[in-house]
Amino acid sequence: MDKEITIYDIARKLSISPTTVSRGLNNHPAVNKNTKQKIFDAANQMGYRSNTFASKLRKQRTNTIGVIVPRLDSSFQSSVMAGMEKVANEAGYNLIISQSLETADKEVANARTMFENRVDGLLVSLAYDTENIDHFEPFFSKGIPLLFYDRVPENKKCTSIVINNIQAAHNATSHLIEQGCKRIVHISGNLKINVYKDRLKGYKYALMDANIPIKEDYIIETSLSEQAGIDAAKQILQMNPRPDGIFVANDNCAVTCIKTLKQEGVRIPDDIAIVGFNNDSITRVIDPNLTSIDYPGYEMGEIAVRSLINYLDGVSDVSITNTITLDSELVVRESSLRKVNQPTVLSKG
Amino acid sequence: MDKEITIYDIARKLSISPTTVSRGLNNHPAVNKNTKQKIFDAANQMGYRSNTFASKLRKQRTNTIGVIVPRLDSSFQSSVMAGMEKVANEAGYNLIISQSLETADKEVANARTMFENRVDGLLVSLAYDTENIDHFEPFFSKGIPLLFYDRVPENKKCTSIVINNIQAAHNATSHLIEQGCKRIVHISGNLKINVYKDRLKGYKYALMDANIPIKEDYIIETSLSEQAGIDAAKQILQMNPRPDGIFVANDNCAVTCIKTLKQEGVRIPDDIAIVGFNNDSITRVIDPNLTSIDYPGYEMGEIAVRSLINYLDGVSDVSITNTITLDSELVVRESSLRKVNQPTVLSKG
DNA sequence: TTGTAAGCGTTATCAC
DNA sequence: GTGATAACGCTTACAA
Repeated sequence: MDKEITIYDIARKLSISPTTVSRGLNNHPAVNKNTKQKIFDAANQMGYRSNTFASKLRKQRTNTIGVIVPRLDSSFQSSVMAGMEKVANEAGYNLIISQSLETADKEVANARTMFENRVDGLLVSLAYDTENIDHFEPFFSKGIPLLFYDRVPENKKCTSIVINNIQAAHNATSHLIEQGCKRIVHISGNLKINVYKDRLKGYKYALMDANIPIKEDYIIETSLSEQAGIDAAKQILQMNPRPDGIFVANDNCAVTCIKTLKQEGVRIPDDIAIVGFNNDSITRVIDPNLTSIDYPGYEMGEIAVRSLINYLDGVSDVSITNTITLDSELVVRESSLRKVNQPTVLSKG
Repeated sequence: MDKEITIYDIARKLSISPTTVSRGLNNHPAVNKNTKQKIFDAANQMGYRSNTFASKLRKQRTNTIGVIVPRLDSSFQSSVMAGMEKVANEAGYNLIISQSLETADKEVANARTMFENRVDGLLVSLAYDTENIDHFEPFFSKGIPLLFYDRVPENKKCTSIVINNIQAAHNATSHLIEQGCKRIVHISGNLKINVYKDRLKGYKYALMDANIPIKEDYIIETSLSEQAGIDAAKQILQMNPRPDGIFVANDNCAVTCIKTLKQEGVRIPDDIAIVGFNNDSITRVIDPNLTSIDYPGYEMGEIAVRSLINYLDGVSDVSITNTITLDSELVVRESSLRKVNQPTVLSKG
């Protein structure tokens, strides 16, 4: 392992000062063009690489953004990460990524690591069982910008980026109502998490707006796993009278639900119409194709990093204090589109 | 923004030397228990956090592992990342992740950043259009361990972790042959990439072993995109005589291929049997469920990081010089399983 | 346009 | 057990 080349070595070789070398390498305007060229040439030839730690130590800025994510192996989260990485990289930032694996314990440890690593800013999507955000206190008190996305805390003081889950769920449910559904079940996720809580709200509001009474039996709280979709489907098949519409809080779960219903001879959408959430690629694989809410993950990642960097650069000091809400969109496919629209229902509206 | 607390502040407060504070915080055995306790208490109370940059600058070890990945938003790659993060985190390493977006240019830039950030080791899965690995030269010459996974260079000198693509493709193709297929098409990816090149080899070897002549027309090189599956299906429908088996180098593409064939009235697996590759979750969504090769992404990530850390810790200096090959497995589902096995074929064997 | 010198916060070395 | 001192390699006043 040969010795690392430093700016001192370059300086010695060119008989100039380390200061000038440093300035040259950083493209400081006040350095003579020739000198600069010589410096770059020498650096390349000698195999120099900047020591970012010395630089970060001196500059007190790390150009690093931390990300704490529930799971990396999720189709939604990996789109978000892709968007984040792209913007960060373009702006010269590194991303340190860690996953909480949906547990608060690991999230606490991750937050600590991020803090020790002096990230310039932190992006967080909360774990399944995170009940409070005390572990981010050091960031608040040190003034390190902290931005939550998707799974955000209830606390309104936090900057966050979300989609309007209430509105999206309202649209999804209203769509089912327009298709003539009267008995609509909602398969929800953990209701302690903001996104699922809000989707439930949107579902309820839509029913209220259509003067359809809310039945607590029609609200099934699940883990949204593949198995949960199967279980929920079985539960629905037992109901009497049988529901004629289902709004599921995620696509994966909706898919196994559909498969189970089909196996039992239920015709979709004619007997039961179904809407999912996320617009994952599986919506176009399942037969019938699944109506879903398009949820802009990649864009959310881009915006999260861009907001953070703008704040760090002092470009914007406003946006960081607010909640950014992204648009989402109902994408109608066969799973909810009945061939024959009920004119009676439509004329009622 | 209050001033950062350093070990000097703690030392001053406790009237001891910074050296002792440093030792205490690092749990050095030669420090008095009482002193240690006092140091920890003071550190907590004063809100001290270690400056990792100063430490890294001094120690010349970063506890950081770099990862360069073609795309973060891929189901396979995100499982790999998840496995990597888990092991790295447990061992006290940070992960710096960047994506090449399948271009060699970005990969070169990423490699440079990783080098400047003095990662202790680097994990790489090559971009689509990477033709050589000169940009990793600095790692070789500095003795920084470099480990390729999945998309590895042809150069045999590189340490790499792969699955046995030849064997896996051989199994897939042989399975189709056992199911009675005589005219088997292979939908391949970019043949410059090792994984696709090897899968093609496995396909050819299996045909050879069964004394089935290889037809170049039956080898379709594509981008493996969803559209590619549609296009390939159309091309196959034009062939005369019509093929009766398809081995596709990835599941996404296989799925759109199946959908297109079904639309044209082809019965699967009776008219055409199909096998994919990756065992993505969509294999269980498409109807009929897709036979595929189970490709252990999560495990690959775990092993990659574990090997690297073992090497860094001096535990193993052997494994890093070799190629690690993981097992993969053919998972048979309806898309290739013909209800009635052809006894004639079986008795021939 | 270039140089001098101080300091960022740790830790390794040597001494006691 | 503890302490003094000198690096680690870079940037930035300040000076020239």
